[in-house]
Amino acid sequence: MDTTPRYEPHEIEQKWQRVWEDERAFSVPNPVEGQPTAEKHWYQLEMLPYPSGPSLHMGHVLNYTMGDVQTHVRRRSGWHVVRPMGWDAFGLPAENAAIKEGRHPRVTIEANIETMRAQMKRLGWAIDWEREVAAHQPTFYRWTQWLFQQFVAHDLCYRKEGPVNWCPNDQTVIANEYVVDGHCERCGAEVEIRNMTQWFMRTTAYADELLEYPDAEWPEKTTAIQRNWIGRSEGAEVLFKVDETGDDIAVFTTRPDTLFGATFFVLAPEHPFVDAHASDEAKEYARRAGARSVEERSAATEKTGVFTGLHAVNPVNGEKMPIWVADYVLMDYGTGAIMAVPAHDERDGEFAETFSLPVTQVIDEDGKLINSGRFDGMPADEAKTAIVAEIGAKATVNYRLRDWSVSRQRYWGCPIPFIHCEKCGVVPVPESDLPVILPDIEDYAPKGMSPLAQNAEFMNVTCPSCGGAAQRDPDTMDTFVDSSWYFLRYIDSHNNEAPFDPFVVNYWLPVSQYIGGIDHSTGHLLYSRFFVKAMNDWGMVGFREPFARLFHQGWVTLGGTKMSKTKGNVEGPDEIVDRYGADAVRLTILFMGPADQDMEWTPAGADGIGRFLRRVWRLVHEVAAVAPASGEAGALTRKANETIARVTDDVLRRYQFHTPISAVMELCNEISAAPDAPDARFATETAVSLIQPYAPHIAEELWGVLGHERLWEAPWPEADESQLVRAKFELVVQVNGKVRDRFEADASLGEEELVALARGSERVAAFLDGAEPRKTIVVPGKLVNLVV
RNA sequence: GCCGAAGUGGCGGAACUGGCAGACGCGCCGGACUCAAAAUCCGGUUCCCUCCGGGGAGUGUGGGUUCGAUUCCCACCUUCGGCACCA
Repeated sequence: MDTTPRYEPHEIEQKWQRVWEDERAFSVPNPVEGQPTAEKHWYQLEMLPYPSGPSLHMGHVLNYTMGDVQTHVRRRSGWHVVRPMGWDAFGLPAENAAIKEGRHPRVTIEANIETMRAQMKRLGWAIDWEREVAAHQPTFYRWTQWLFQQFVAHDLCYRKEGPVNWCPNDQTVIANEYVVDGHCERCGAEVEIRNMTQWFMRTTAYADELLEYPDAEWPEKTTAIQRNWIGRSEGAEVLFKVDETGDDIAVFTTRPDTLFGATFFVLAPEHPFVDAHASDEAKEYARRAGARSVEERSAATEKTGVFTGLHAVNPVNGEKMPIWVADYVLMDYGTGAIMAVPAHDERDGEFAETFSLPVTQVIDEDGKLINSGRFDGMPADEAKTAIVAEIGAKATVNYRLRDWSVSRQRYWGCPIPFIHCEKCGVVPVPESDLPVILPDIEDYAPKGMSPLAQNAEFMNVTCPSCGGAAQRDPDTMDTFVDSSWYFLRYIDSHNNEAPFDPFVVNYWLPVSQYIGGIDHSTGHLLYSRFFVKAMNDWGMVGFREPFARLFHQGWVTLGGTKMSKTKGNVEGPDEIVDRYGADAVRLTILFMGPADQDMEWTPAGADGIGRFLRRVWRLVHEVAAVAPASGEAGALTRKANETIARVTDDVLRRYQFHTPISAVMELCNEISAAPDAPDARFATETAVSLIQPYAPHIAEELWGVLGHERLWEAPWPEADESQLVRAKFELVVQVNGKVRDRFEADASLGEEELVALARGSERVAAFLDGAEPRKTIVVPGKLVNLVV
């Protein structure tokens, strides 16, 4: 009679989760200065979730389960692993969700955090909950404010009036990084340009360094996106004298070699020279162009423009060129003025055609200069430097990157710790008065200006400098300020004296592996690098890159589109946890395919995984009952060792999470065929041990069935190299590169013996048809190829 | 236009360093157990041909290198992602 108990995932899962919690199994102490520290340490980090919705979705499950597998394998392999969790609780998504619900953002967010934390615990992730942080807690944002003041003190954050992106729907300024095709990345509304005084982080101060990744192993894709975004281009700044006024106008060009081909000159509509000197008609055009939205302007296909009535003198040949004003020239790139070379620039060419302006070719098919006077015949590359030198222009570099605007005219964010005094100007809130608490106000709805501005109790203060009446800054910070340093706070989240102790941060960081979506490439991932570089310059941290290794999980899609709260196509883990258990959910999501590729979510995969788990359950009970305690090594021993090598390599070196599951399935299949073999018990123990990072609950339970305990802290198995060596192997024999036979051969045989063996095969002989091979190739341990 | 990634059975995918293409799983087909079903177990499952021994083709397309190419090189097609009147 079968005495195997039924596999009851929920009972087992609750049981072990309680044990781990009671034992604080995944709480990790920080090193103490002066005491010896672990040699191998690992900071496993996944991007922290927005608690803007009431539930995790399968994308989260993928992300955090991957981190969990990595965490377990590293821990059991002797690494000192820290793996914290927290909440990106401030910001627009959270506030909008609260407004929709009609509850105060803090109430909504804290309820969501409760729910999500419970879901995370139910999935059994090995998280050090004692380090938990949330961006909206004063204990956290006190230090966000403190850091903000440091950036200002180091001139890396400043106030400036200028054009900013205004989202009319969210009623706040948004950063360049979150404007997509002229629309708000969050809500899709068309973005307007407004002139406002705002705080900016000086990300451009690090533009050059942000292009390099000397200590970071990042996907090529991501570094390419960031480089693209930073948009460095080398060129020269050339001065053109205006014939009628004598003023100099600077132009940025990457092609000084084409200077002789410049036949006209164009100013952006916003260029100050237009308003100062251009014809009335040109001024009128500039006014109209400036009123058009970003989207209209970039979507325009036909070139428009107006002649200003003025001329610029080409410094290279003294020729006078008409100066036009046209909206295809942008004020915020380069100098807002260009020399137009219609023969060698597509846009200038179109403009010249539209307005019948002259075109002069100056580079021939061979890349040599023509129509360029004394430079004729010179290769274009050489001519670039030669012409720059000749006219005394200066070589410059331009970037597409703009400073990061961080003021938000919304309620639910970190208050900006500055005071505006009529006498003293902008004064920092004294450190002893931090944090500036975000008050619980009633009317927090967006209104086109900061809701805090109407709260007299919050706004009216005395100036810390002169003691006179003054006003707080009514804006809050972009939530990406919070997430630019949260990974540092995790390390020392209870510190009341400082944002963190540099000793512990320098021990754990840079982050060993960071897992998160590629959608943050030009935002969060860039801002965090900027923060760390700045903090390194101030001596706060001992490293210049926050994330040593980066991994992007693919999107989990539903109906072909990425699961997201805004799109409403979200499926959470609860239902399948109810049905199959947490272990099954964890295995299902990782078994779906390579974790860095998009995957369409279907719960159907859980059926197969459920089957696998029940099979393992029965198999372990059977082996525990029938297999001898130990015995001679045989085929199962070799298979088990091969599986150890494969799983370990996949997880630790290749960061590939789906193939280890296949490998353990294969091992189990082989054990099933001989559950009473002398080495079946060893192979079964290996299988249970190897699947533990994926399915920690069932593995723990079965480890007990096999007579052991505490698998979560058992050493990770190591492959016995001697068991990987095979005495015999399957020799593949090819004739002219095609497989014609395969049979067992002794691994000790030399090349000549293998060839003799191959030629001895009847089937091979038939294909040789009596001919003598003119070439033989032997790959030891694998194959013989006979070429006739 | 520039930059990046990817194309393998009905499906998800495997093949890591140039060496047996399709592991593992889903689905499907057949069988066992059952009054029946579920569950479970066993077998089959790239395509074409076959005298059932086997033979041929095959990893987006066309070339190339090589004894040998999913893997390397060239050209192209398709899909996805990023940037874009950026001078």
